[in-house]
Amino acid sequence: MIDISIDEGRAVASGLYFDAQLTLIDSAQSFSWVHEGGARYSAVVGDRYVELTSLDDGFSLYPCTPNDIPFFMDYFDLRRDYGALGGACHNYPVALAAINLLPGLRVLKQPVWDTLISFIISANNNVGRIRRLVAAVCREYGREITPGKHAFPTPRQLYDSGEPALTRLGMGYRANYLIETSRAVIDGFPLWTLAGLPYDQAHRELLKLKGVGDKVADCVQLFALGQTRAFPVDVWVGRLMRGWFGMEEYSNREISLRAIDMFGDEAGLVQQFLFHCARLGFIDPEGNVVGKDSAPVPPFPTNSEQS
DNA sequence: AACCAGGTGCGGT
DNA sequence: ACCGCACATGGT
Repeated sequence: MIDISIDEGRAVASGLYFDAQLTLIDSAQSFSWVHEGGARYSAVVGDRYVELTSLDDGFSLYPCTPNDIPFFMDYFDLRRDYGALGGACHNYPVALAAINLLPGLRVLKQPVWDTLISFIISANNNVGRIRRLVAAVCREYGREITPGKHAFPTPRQLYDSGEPALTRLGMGYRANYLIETSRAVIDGFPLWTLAGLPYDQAHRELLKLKGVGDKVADCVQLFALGQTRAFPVDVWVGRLMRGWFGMEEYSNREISLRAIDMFGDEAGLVQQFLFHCARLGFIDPEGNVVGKDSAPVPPFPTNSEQS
């Protein structure tokens, strides 16, 4: 059972598996966390700067007042029993194996605007550069929360930065998408009411935004709206679903919808485990479980993507 | 120097 | 509705 206590402005969550490196850095669901070294991580989440320290049976947060607890319960998805996730896919041994291979991986529930912008930037881009671009746009246009630590720019702040400035930051052709999407939100796009819509409706609404296709929409739905059916299909997930589940002939969108039928209301959570097992090489392209020990060295930076 | 990165917009069928 | 291609940027 998860327990949370507070002592001198520090909250300690205990009684759970939490792999901070995997969840906050390697999993590429958030691009805001910084590995400060050792067991320490930091981020600005919404308008709160927070430092997280990984512990044997959970983590601690500083600063954190009693009032902050419900917020972080939601953010770290602490109300959910990840031990029950396997039940949703008992018909699929590979999926079950993936879940069991990555204890401590959780799916964060992040601020929706920040997530939308982050994943527009993520399109056809790599994780290291996504991180740098997110950091840059926060540093240049977001409010400074504590010295050197900036919040995400608001829609207005991002819009006012101007497309040429975003291009100079290195956004490439996405600079235009960011401006267009900021404009739409300023003009009343109902981003903060989407969480109350059914999955399909929210998906259709998100597709209206510039720079948002099926994959980015699903990421926003899964990582921010709490719509855990959403099953984002990128190149990794497309490849693994085709190879592990015989979906060679399926389009990405078909895979996404079929996955909801297979894994149910928490399909998106299952997706995270499949995604990382594929990336880490714990399961090979044909769907054979290799395991952590004899897995090849991953072809991407896991511990220190920086510079 | 091609090719890749948690894809999308666009114009053609 | 589906399909192919171009698209900035920086790293191998």
